[in-house]
Formats: sequence, structure tokens, C-alpha cells
Amino acid sequence: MNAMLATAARPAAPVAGLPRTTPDEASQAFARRITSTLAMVSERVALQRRIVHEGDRVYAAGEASGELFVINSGCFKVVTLSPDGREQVVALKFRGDWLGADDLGHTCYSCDAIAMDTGEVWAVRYVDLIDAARQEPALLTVLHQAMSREIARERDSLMSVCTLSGDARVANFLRDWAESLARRGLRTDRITLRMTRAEIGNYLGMTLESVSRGLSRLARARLIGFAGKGRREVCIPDVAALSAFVQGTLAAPATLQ
Amino acid sequence: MNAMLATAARPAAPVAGLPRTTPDEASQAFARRITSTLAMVSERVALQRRIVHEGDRVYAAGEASGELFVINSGCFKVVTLSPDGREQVVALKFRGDWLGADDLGHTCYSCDAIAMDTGEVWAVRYVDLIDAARQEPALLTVLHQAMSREIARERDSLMSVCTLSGDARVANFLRDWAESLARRGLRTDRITLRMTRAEIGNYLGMTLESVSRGLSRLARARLIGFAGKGRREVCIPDVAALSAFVQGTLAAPATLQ
DNA sequence: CGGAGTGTTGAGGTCTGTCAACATCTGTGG
DNA sequence: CCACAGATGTTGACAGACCTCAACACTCCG
Repeated sequence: MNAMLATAARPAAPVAGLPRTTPDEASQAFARRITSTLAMVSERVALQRRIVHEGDRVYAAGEASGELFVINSGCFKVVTLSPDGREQVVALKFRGDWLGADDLGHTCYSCDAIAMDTGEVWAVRYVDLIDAARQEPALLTVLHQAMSREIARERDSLMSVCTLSGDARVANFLRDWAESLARRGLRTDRITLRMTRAEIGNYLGMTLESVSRGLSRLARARLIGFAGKGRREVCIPDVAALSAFVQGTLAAPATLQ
Repeated sequence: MNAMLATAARPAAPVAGLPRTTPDEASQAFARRITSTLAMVSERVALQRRIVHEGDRVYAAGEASGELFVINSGCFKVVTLSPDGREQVVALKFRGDWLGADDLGHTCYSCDAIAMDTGEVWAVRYVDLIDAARQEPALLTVLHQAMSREIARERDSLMSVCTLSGDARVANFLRDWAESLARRGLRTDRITLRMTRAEIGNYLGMTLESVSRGLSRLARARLIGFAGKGRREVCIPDVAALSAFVQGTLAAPATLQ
């Protein structure tokens, strides 16, 4: 397919800057990078392992920062709380991602990081990390990669909110989540959304009703299916089809009946 | 300046996590930080000065990365181009900001960085920077601060797009721009927008017509004024009033007649 | 002068938010 | 085990905000 060729040729990313069309190799390279990152950190830097459960706060806005957290397992949300009380989910994080790297230069955290699941994070002190980097410069590279990936992800979110319709945003969100899992070697045919419709809507810049309607329409179009009874379990028979749908809404505002 | 007084008077409740209503001291601290950053970089790292003019590309998506650029003067936009041809302005940068830091870990740039003005950037090779940081660890801190600020800015943009109405987004954009200038000691009573309505709309996630209408309504409400004939020069008599307007739209969806 | 580029404004349609009713699931307590 | 309350999710009707299309004004330049 020339789409593939095009993608391979130009390093830029597809839709809304989202993860390339995930050929296995890219996915595997990603998995290897995570593994080696975790290995390197655990070998070279003093760290403290911490088990967290659903709802636990890894750190809270306002706390003195100075520690970074590498996620070994579980999934997490990063939430900002503005002074007038509005809160917004600004990022979702998985194994291999860093928490707290977005407040490096500051004296305190600017967000809350909350576990959406049981998981394990490794707490690393910033100064220790920098220190260890004198012996192992690759640690810096790894950190910088993580931060620049975070910037890129944030931009993707922005682009998604700016240019996609409601339904497409929901589809894009699901695809994103599925690919995050896929790249980490987890199963994606049946994923558990660990967020309420309200939270998803908050993250995507839309109301919970619109999210619900979007999911229903995607299900009617057989792009996704619901498993379990809680309607929190979603199966994605064909991730590529979801991507195609997102693409399609751009070219010709195709509506789901 | 009574704008300042007004700001000092009201207990400054920021918006969308945006920079607090800029009391002088914070603004001055910011200016000092920029100065010392530039000084440190120019003293400690090998760099190449480069003069750019409006429309010049500092780097382009797809080019091999490896260099960072510190902005000494001028203003710049960072643009992503997706394969299907849509492009999106994802960031605006001024003196003291870094360009290219968002692609640190990657082999090539993922965006274009384009001068909107005549200016000067200092090109620094990443390896040289890391190397210099062995002598002067503060260089790393500075870099990390810049990156985490970038993440925060991106999040603010996201929150702005997600939670503010069209008019409020335009107002917020103007205030942002004015504060960026103010913190750098430049005059803000009369600013020149170096972007077309279409570009502003693209950046804010709305159409050029909506931007135009928003500007007109703000002008009718005397929150801004137009100078010059091109309608690109905007004066902001009272930045605090603009902030207040943005805040106001949150509490009670106040419309500008 | 005339054309291209840019900006403004109006009319009408569509998408999404708002409000509301109802369905479903979960956990608690009798 | 069942009943019940609260949280969560779905769906409809309606209204309002924003986009689309279109006409027109202004500026800059050749």
C-alpha cells in the first residue's frame, strides 16, 4: 500500500500526529525501548518501588517536587486543577512512561497523578538521576526522549481536539489506548476503559453525553463492540478500520448514521 | 500604569492554569531567568548565531535533528504537517525559548519552526550541550525547565481549547501574547499580530471567521482596540480586564452583545 | 488601475451542549 | 436473597454556538 510506503519514507506521523500505522516492527522497537529503559534505570539509579492501587495519588499538585516516577505497571491519569475549580485530565500514562518529568524545573508539582489501576511505580530522585547520568549518559537520552514524547503527545491531543469531530475524537481515543496497550504487548481485542464517560469527555473536550453517543454510533457501525455488562469493556475487532474512520471524517465529514 | 494597579488590586485568579496575572516581581524573575539562561548558554556552549527573516524556516520536519536553537530575538511559530496535508500551529515562541527541544530523543524533527519576524537564534548541538553540562550542571536544569514549561504551555492550550468559548479563546490568546511580551520587557500597549486570522484560528481551533468576529466583539466591548490600518495592530488598554473577561465567561457564559 | 491577499459581516445549517427521563449496574443492609 | 439507593450510562428534544457559504471592503503592489 502506498500509504505505508509514504509513511516509511517521511518520518512524520499520520493523523493528528498519532502513532504510525503500527507495523509490528515499530511496535516491537517500542517494546524493546521500554524494557531497556526500565532495565537501565533499575540498574543505575537508586529507586524506591511503590505499589499503588486505584485512586491512589502518586503525587499531588503543590507538593514539593524533586522525584520522578517511572511506571513499571498499571495505568495513570494526570490531572490539572485550575484555581477556579475546573479540573482537566491532561494525559494518560502507561508502563515505561514517566510521571513528574513535566515539573522538572519547578519546585512543586503542577498536577495530580492518579492511579487508575493497581500498579507499580519507581520513585527516582532527580538529583540522583542526573548524578547517575555522569556514569551512564544514556540515562539523559532516555529522559529527554520521554519528555519530548510527552510534548508530542500533548500536541497530538491538541490537534485532535482542534480538527476532529466528536465521534472521530472518541474513535481516536480508543485507537490511541489500544495502540498504547499493543505496543506494550498487552491484548487489545478487549480493553477495559478505566474512566467514566465524564472523564473521557473531559479528556477529549466534550460532554459525557457526546461521548456516550459517539460510542453508541461507533458500536452501531461495528467499529467497536461492547463486552461485559458494564459497558466499560470495549472490543476493537479491527484497529485499522478505526484509524480509517478517523481519516475518513477528515476528508469528507462522513457521519455515522 | 493603571493596568498594573488593577492587577495588583484584584487577587489575581489565573485561568486555564495560565500564568498568574503577572505581578511585577514574577515578570521580572522571568526576565532575569531569560537573561541568565542566554548568558550561560553563550558562555558555556559552542554556538552558531543565525539571523532569520520572516518566513525563514529554522528547521523543517523530516530534517535530521541534533541541534537545538535558543531564541535570542524575534518570534517564531512551530507547525506540524500531517501526511494528509493538514497543518496546525502548535506553539508560538519568543526570546529565551528553545526550538527543537521537543525532538531531542528523535533522529529528525517532527515540526517546522518558522520565523514570523526578523530575529536571531543560536544553534547548539545537543551533544555539545550535554558535554558542557558536565562542567556546568545548571545547563541541564535550564534545558529541563524549558521542556517542562513547554509541556505546561501545551496543556494550557489544550485546556483553553477544551473549556473556553470562541470569544474567550481569542481574548486568552491576546492576553497570552501580551504577557509573553511583557515578561520580556517589550511594550504591550500596542502589539502586532504576525499571523493572519486563518493562522490564529488554526492555532485556536476555530475558523478564521470566528476569530474575526471574536476580535470585532472584543473591540466593540472596548477590551481591545485596533491601531494602524491593517487591523493587525491591536492595543490592549487593560490586560487585567481581558483576563477578567475570560474568567467571566467561565462562571456565567457572558456573551459580548 | 486592477488583481491578489486579507479581513469583515450576514444568512443559514449542523454539530454539540443542555436538560431531562429512563435504564443498568453495584454495593449495602435488611 | 431481595430491596433499595446511588452512581453510571443511554437516549431524546431542544437551543445555542460555531462552521459554511457568500458577498463585500480594504490594503498592498505590480
